[in-house]
Parts: sequence; C-alpha cells; structure tokens
Amino acid sequence: MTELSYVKELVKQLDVHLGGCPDLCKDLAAQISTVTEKSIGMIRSRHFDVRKRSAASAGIDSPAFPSTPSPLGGVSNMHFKANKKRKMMEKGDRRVRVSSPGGGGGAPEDDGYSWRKYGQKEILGSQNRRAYYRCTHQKTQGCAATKQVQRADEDPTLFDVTYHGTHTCGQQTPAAANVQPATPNPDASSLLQSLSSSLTVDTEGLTPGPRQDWSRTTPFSFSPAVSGLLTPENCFGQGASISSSPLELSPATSGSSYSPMNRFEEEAQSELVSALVAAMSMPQPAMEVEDANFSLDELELFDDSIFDVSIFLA
DNA sequence: TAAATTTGACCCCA
DNA sequence: TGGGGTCAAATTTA
Repeated sequence: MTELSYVKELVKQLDVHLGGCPDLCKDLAAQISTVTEKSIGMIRSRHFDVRKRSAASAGIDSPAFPSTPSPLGGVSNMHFKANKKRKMMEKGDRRVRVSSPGGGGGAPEDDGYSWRKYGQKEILGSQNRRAYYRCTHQKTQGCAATKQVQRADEDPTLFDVTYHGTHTCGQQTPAAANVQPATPNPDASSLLQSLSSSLTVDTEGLTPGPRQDWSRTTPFSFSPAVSGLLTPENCFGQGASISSSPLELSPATSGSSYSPMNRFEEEAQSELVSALVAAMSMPQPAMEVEDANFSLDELELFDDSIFDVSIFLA
C-alpha cells in the first residue's frame, strides 16, 4: 500500500510537470516504473505479508514514504524489509533436479540468470549444505526471485534447485539474449503442442503417501513418439524465454470442481511438461530427440497439491 | 575498489 | 524451542 501510494504521489507530480521540464518528467517516470516493479515483486513474493510485529520491531509501522516526497529524492528501501517467514513450497514455485556441467559435481548447470549468494546452511538430515541465492537485481530493480541449491545426498553430481518467485527484472537467459528478437518457430511450437497434447497420465491406483517407485509401471507415456531436434531457439523462438513458452495445457477435466485424482493428473501433467520445457531451455548444446522416450523415475506426493516429479530423457 | 562470497548471529514459524 | 531462512560484517575475488 505504501509503495502504491508513493506511485500515486509520483503520478500527481508527473501530471503537474507535464509539458514543463522534460528531464524532471523523465526522472519521475523512471521512479514510477521502479516503484511499480518493486510493488509487483513484493506482492509476488508475499513480502506484503510481513507481520505487524515484524514491522513494529523494524520501526516501520508508520508511513515510510516521505510526507512530501521529492521527485529527485530516490526510492526508499527502508520499508522493503525481508520476510523471514519460513518458506514452504508454494504454487508457482518450481523444484528441479539438475546435473553439474560435465558431471564433475562442481556446481549446478547455469540457469541463465545472475544470482547472488546470500547464505548457506547445514540442513538437518542432509549430508550437504543448502545454499541460498537471490536475484542480482533485487536491490536495483526489486526483483524478488530467489533460489535454493542443495547437492543431492544420493548422487553428488546432481543438485536440487528450488526457485521461489519470478523474475521481474527483465533478465533474459544467455541463450535468449545472444540471439535476435522473437520470431517464433511455428514448427517447433507445433512440435511442443503435439507433445503436450499427446502426453497421457495414468494414475490408476495412486494414493497419497510416501515416495513411490513408478519406474516399473511407467504411468507417463507419450504417444506417438516424437522426433526432432529441440533447442532453446527452435522451441520458443529466438529471444523468447521460458516464461513465454507456447505450451498451454488443457485441464484434464472440465468444470471448476474435480476429484483429487483428476487434479493430481492435471498437475502432474503440468509438472512434467514444465520440467521438460526447463530442460530444453538450458543454455547447453542442442538436445537431439529421436524416438522420444520419457520415463518417470520417481514420483513423490507430499499432500494433495505438491508433487515432486523426476524425469529422465533417454 | 567494487562486487561477490562466507559465516556467525538473529528472527520467527512449526 | 529447534531449525530454516535471512541479515550483515568480514573476507575474498576480480
């Protein structure tokens, strides 16, 4: 609310100065843009949910923006206090398992974004420490994206990466940044569309509970098999990014209420395709897919809404 | 010298 | 109250 009130005040000032000093207007517009982006970032990351006592202890329970804001006074960060609330897996968060380049186990595959490490912790029950990263542009652009990286206990060449929030900084992955802007490849789009539409999920007999090994039953299958050369460019078009993926999955069932199992099918399907999209977007050599063979290795159902899906592309 | 990382301390939820 | 997440000063790196 504070940020948005500040935006309103800036817009008022901009209105007053329109037709006057162009430099001042430009500066006001830039500030409006920055504060708006920050607000979006705060809402997306639920930083607005800072409890009153946190705010009080930080001395920010009174309006934080100046009562007479100066158009050249810059944007205050004092009320953008971090939320130390324990992060649970939320809708929109993405958990992926990645390997280190060359399989050496040094560091996980670069995901294309620039991150700044801000902490690491020993995690109870895990052999490896968890590292915490935030977007490099958090301070300058209010980007709220964060990620956690932890080496897998069972395989030191693999890393579990959990992404929280989305990038509002407009960063592009190197793969996307190195090429000319967007001319989507219709062939690749239709390839992916057919891939997603042909994905079938058989969850018969599946019940919530501990980790289950589905590798023998192979509940996911693609039919017919897909062939082609999939690269970040021909999948999403030059200059496109993961977030502009052309994939749109139709709900497995119609209507707004559906049974838990159908909901599971829908979400599992979405998860699997997201993982595939992410895999194909990695800034790595083109991945040739012949006679695509996607098998589900393990599927973990934490409750009725959170799924941990590991897939291997053979 | 600025930017990035490390690390002990702190905050606060489960 | 323990432990996960974050802060921020100290340290390292480019």
